[in-house]
Amino acid sequence: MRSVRDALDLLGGKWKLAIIVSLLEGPKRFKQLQRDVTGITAKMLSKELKELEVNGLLSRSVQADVAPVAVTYTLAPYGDTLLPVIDALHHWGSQHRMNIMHPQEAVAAKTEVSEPVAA
Amino acid sequence: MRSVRDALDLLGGKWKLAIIVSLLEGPKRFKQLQRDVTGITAKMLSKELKELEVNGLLSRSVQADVAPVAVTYTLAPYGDTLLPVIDALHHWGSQHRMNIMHPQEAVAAKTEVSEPVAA
DNA sequence: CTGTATCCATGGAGATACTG
DNA sequence: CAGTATCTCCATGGATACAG
Repeated sequence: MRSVRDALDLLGGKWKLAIIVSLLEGPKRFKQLQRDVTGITAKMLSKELKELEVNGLLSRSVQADVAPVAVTYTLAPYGDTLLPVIDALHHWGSQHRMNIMHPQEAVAAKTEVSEPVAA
Repeated sequence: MRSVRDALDLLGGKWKLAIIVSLLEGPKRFKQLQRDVTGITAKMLSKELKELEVNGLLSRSVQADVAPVAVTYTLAPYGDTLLPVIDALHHWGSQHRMNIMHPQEAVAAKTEVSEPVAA
């Protein structure tokens, strides 16, 4: 259970997963991420990136020798290990949506339906 | 990404997973759950249980014909479908802990270490 | 561009007391 | 036992302005 909480604390926020998923496409810069992750503010993005960096999921590299300084965020190779987690969440999430919206279709095979659905 | 968020919204709270994990052992009553899930207050437990019920993950049954009414919470069969998710989180969570505490051991196989660890 | 600092609204969540 | 109601504190997070 403790491991589960660790993972959840790290990924459970509102933005972390979105950022990671975005970075799965490749390295991005700050502004680019802010465009990708719809709705996030600079403050939040900055904070989240810091946390992800501390946790070793991504690395931050500064290129100071260009006009307006350029900062690039790259998902650590280790960040890829999150794929199974993301996949599990994705899989279950879509299943769940079906269960809530169309319970009889979704679980028809495994539960006893008192009356078959007419339509 | 939307499915991922759905799953996260449902499981991301502070207590939901703990409650579910506890209920994996079998049906429990309110007080029993409150003892199991360390630190949770009655208010939170009540709220979380309600949400989980709405989402169809557990069912609530009242036995009114006993002295102090007895309420039992049972994980829906569908709740078992969360096992892969829990497992993925657990697996990654424990891996992550290692990566943070002992980076060289954990990723030694897949990253180029500039200098082999002496010890 | 890449952030940080400040202000502020909202809601999450604990403590406590109370009800059926 | 199984909750609900109320009060309150505090963290999260948005908006905005500012800085390197």
